Amino acid sequence: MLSNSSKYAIKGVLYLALNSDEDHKIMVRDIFEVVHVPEAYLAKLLQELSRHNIISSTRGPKGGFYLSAEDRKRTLMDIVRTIDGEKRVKSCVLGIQDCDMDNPCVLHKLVGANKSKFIKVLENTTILDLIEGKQEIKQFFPF
Amino acid sequence: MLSNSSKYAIKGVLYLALNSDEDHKIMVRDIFEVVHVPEAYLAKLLQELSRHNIISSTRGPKGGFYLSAEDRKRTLMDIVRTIDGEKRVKSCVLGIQDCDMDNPCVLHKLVGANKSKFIKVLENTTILDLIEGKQEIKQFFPF
DNA sequence: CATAAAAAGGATAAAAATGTCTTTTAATCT
DNA sequence: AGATTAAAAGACATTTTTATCCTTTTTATG
Ligand code: FES
Ligand code: FES
Repeated sequence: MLSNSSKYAIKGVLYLALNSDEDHKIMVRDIFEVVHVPEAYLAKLLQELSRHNIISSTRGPKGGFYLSAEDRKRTLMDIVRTIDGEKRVKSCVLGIQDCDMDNPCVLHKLVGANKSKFIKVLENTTILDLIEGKQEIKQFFPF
Repeated sequence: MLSNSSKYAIKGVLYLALNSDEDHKIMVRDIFEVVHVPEAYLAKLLQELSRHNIISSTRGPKGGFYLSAEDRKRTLMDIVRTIDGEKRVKSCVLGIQDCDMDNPCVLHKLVGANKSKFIKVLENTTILDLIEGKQEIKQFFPF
């Protein structure tokens, strides 16, 4: 479905969405325990996202990662695409081709619709969507 | 979603479903090219399935892999469970816990239903279901 | 300007998934 | 019985994913 790395990245971004903004940047050191991701690994993933302008960061004292207002409009697919590549999530249940109607596999009729829906959720759900209502942090990272 | 190995295994079993029975056993050598899976690797996967009584096999001359009538009633989940383990396919989109209502993650509301449906398809679809109508082999393995 | 803080980057390591090869076991046929 | 055939089993190799470590660069601040 999604790679571990993508899951980690999403969790990291969610934490930033709940706790950061331009004036309150956050160090990896303060995130990794809450989201249960190894510190150095999470750093790598956030750097990758920052490099692709999915999230924001500044170096130096008082620096850290954060989400700008624009960043919050990013979708889950933006994250997944950056970390896993789009191919991975869109590939057919039985192989590596893109899953399309033109050349469907035997299972497509059974699972294709589900898969499309899942992808649509990734594409249409923004970070903002996920945190509206600002629920408890605990609720976001129960594992 | 599913591991490569599971995909391979499903393709192998589908081939057996279309071409084998107790009286017509099939060697890996005659399958691997059609389903585009490395010979030795496919062999290993089929052995694993056989060991778990998901498919059947006999050694020696005239031996090979085949599906008994019983085997054809196996579900896709039987294959996936044997190769990947059930945990992998049932795990939460954001983590490794089982995906359940009691302790849902932020994304569960959005994708949980889809995932459940997908799993139900795996659990409820038998090999027999997939090959009824006995379509062209080409149609089954377009990749 | 010096210093310290923080991300960025590169090199390496460990683990898991994928893939190959060789030997052993069992069935069939002569 | 002996030779042959094919799966079973397991050792070995490669690749990808996951994870760590260490150095460099950038930046805020005293
Ligand atoms: S083509 Fe295989 S799932 Fe769509
Ligand atoms: S608990 Fe995360 S998807 Fe169901």
